[in-house]
Amino acid sequence: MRLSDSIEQFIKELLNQESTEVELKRNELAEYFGCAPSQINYVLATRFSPDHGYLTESRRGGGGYIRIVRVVQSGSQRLMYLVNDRIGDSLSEEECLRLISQLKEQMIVTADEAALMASAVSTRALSVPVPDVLKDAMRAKMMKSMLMSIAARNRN
Amino acid sequence: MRLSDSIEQFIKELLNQESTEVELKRNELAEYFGCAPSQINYVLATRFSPDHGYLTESRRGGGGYIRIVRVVQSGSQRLMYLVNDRIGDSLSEEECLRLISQLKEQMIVTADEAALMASAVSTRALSVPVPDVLKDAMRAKMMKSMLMSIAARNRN
DNA sequence: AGACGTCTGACTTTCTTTGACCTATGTAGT
DNA sequence: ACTACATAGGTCAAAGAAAGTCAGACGTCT
Repeated sequence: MRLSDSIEQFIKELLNQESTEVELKRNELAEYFGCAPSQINYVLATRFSPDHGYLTESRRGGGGYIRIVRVVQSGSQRLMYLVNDRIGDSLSEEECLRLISQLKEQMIVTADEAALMASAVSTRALSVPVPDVLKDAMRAKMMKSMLMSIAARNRN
Repeated sequence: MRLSDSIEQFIKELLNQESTEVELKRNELAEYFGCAPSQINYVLATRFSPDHGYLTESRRGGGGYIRIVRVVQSGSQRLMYLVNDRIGDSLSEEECLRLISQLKEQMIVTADEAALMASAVSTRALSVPVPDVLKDAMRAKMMKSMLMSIAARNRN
């Protein structure tokens, strides 16, 4: 078995015991597995990315840590569908707004959240000298990112 | 737990008991925590700055002291300050995250809103081939746009 | 052999903690 | 008033503690 797979499994077991969230020390974990600390980052990047349904945050310096949160769980199916299939690589402001208002109607997001998302992808918020093509690409990524965060909120 | 965190917590407990204001002796506090006196200044600078919603004043010499005051400010006042004065034309991801977590701590935004905003300005959400300078400019605009949307909701 | 996935190590960045030195204020002696 | 000393907080640079990044070595399939 590969090292990465062992580490992945180890973390997933922690997540099953503990709850949907686990906090660990990168150096300790690396020591435990007898590998370079950066190996941990590799595992996080390849197996615990948002695309895989996880969010991670960390802090450097004395007393630093890495926290991993599992997002995917029944209940946020619709959102995950949007993130994985419906939204592609590009979304215009109009498409964003349409999507957002649909989500609001289906009561998947609150009115406040809808307004917040709309303001983030608004023309006003993105009025910076960048080609429209890139702005729309950004909108798609922002929408995915925000929906992931809402899916995380919906967990249990 | 980090020393800084302990000291921060200690002061916040004092602030909760006493009132909105607390006065303490730097050397005594340092002695109590068994650390260098300048550590106290570090905690003040990183956790009790005006951005965090606190003001500090002090006096040297015999009978010197440090006074910490929690600024009471309505949510929308704070949001408007951020939009009009604090946030300029450019904001890095780190600065965004710092501001967002401060707003969360001050209970001006909910944890969900904070997560949503953080995901919108994340590197992940903006990972398109655009110079960092422009991304940071966009972050500033997005933050203002989102904060105004929250201010509109609050109405107080 | 080539392509893709794994792993490491050197270097970087961020956050914390300490210590040496500096400045301001009060008090006592002249 | 002036000087001197004690008291107390301020500043800053350097060391320490952790995590992040990335290029390149290494493996494992096809």
